[in-house]
Amino acid sequence: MNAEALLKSHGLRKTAGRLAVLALFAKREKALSHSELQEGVTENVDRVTLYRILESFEQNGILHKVPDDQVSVKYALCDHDHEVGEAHSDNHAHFKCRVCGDTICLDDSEIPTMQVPEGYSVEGSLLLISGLCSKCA
Amino acid sequence: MNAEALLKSHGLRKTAGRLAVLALFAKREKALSHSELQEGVTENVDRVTLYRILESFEQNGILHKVPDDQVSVKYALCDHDHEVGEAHSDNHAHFKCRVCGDTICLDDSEIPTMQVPEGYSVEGSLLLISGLCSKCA
DNA sequence: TTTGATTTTGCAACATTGTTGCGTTTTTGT
DNA sequence: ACAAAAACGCAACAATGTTGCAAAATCAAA
Repeated sequence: MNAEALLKSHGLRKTAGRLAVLALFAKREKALSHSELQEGVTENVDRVTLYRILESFEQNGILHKVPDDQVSVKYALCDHDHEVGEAHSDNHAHFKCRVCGDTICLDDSEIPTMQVPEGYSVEGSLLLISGLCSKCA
Repeated sequence: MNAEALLKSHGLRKTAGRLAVLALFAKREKALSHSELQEGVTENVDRVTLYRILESFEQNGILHKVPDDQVSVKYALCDHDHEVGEAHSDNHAHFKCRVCGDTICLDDSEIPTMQVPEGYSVEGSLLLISGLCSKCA
């Protein structure tokens, strides 16, 4: 589906900014950050407008958010059953409650190995489950 | 291990700020954000100092980062094999290369179901694999 | 216990990212 | 071409994160 038809099918008006964003995604086959889009887009799109374009695309299922590891993080105490100096693994999942926002470690849960494309190698992984905790259920 | 011994065992000096941070983690059994720590800590700790305390704790394996879903995100085109209006699922993992920073969708990979504590319910999940892509290997 | 090297802190200044309100412009269907 | 609705651009602001540097606190050794 071309860009114009895509917009029309979602009842979104055809504007220079939106077309430029879609064109950039068509050219680069990967996830792009807001700043990458801001720089890469040919049109001069206002920063706020770009946020709103992305928002509208996301609401219409044209784009989806991809988590980044440079995240606005929380911190948790490491499990200190091991000796000092021993290799420390944080290869476990975390759970965040949608309502209260509390985040806990699922210490017993090894993150399962995932299949990656040929030539790729895995160094770490990050798994966040979201839902309701027992307090907020 | 108590807070003082913990600091000593990592060659970190005992300061009011560090003890206050450890005390807060001991009290609240969950992951805490920078702002939650800033507010919760009894001592008056400078904002920048708190960043540095967390940094030193992380480097020494005392704390680990926990991803948050309110992340500084990237965007990727949704897979549009489905019809418009059809339910759209983004329940797949993503891969981010440590070197070039490129992030791609692992479209074929369903995120496996994880065990959560009694009384908890799962609504969504987010899995980011990091490593080297074929270009940077 | 005083001293001196080193670590840690606090402050100021700045960069980036994301949000809101509002008046203006553009798009679209009629 | 017109009017309603949608989208835009700008200004202002808030939150988050970073850097440099001088002052203060810590720790170990004399």
